[in-house]
Amino acid sequence: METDMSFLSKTSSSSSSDDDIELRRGPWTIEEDNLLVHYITNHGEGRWNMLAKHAGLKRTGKSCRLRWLNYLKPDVKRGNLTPQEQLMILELHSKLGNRWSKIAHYLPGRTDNEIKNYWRTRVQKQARNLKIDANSAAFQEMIRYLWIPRLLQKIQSSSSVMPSIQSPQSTPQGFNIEKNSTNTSRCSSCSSSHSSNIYNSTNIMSECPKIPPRDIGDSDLNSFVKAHFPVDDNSYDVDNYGQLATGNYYNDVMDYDQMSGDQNKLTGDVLSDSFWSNMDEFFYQKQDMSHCR
DNA sequence: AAAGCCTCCAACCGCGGAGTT
DNA sequence: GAACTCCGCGGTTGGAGGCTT
Repeated sequence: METDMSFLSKTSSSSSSDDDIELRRGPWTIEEDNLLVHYITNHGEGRWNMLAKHAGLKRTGKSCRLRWLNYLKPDVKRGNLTPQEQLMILELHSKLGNRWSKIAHYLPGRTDNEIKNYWRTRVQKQARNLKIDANSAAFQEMIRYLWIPRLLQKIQSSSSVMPSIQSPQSTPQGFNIEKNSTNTSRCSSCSSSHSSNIYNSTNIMSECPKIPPRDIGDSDLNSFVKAHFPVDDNSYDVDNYGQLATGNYYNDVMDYDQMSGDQNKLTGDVLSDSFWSNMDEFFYQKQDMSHCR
């Protein structure tokens, strides 16, 4: 993939005449990738500014580091985030905030950049759909009580063998679903212990009273929402949740996604795996269930 | 078919902390 | 301890490709 070379530039960090070379910016070429990989294979990573010079790359050290860590490093995982990984991100973000590198630490093969992008493009998108601040208590509650349980359901239904959520080197402090020595877990939703852990979270679905069951009806969901979404935040909009429970809200969201006019999509392929990757699925599933009543 | 719009993600930028001189 | 350099982090941007009209 050869790219436009027109955006050559100097960086302000160049200080000596020796460094006064044209530095490349923009997408990396295959040749540059090869140079970087070859150099790091032979000499190791680190000392990025020096590495950039010695490798013959007309790039800043920062650019080389980023390219290596986010793309070229052999253990970088490619492809969509699994539901397990998404679950980890949601849980960890609730505890760590926008500390992407810290979150990435618990997801081997995933980079801080990738996680940050996921959060901005998927999670914050849902906040926009719901017209609430992604940092608001209401949205945090939405994630905790609706999104995370749905991911757990997805994990449960997609595999009878609990998947490869990587155990971190050390459990992050305050992580919501903690494995302990007696093989029980403290659940973030109800603060009680269940006989499962983050690596086998399926039991949480049936044991946690705060997680709505998969086949919850509209009236039950309404009760659930009222019971578990405390009205203690100015940005919290009770009416929105009322709409959520009655189904009107799904229409709003679908309008946003420009799908409201195609009911076939709602009951058909829209329920495919790809849709389980974000909150949209929840709304589609609810819409689908409403047809069955 | 094409124009416009949207989404996603690779890459850049600025900043602050750590290390070195 | 001041000045400088390097490194890593989080925020932001720009462009490719897909989708819609």
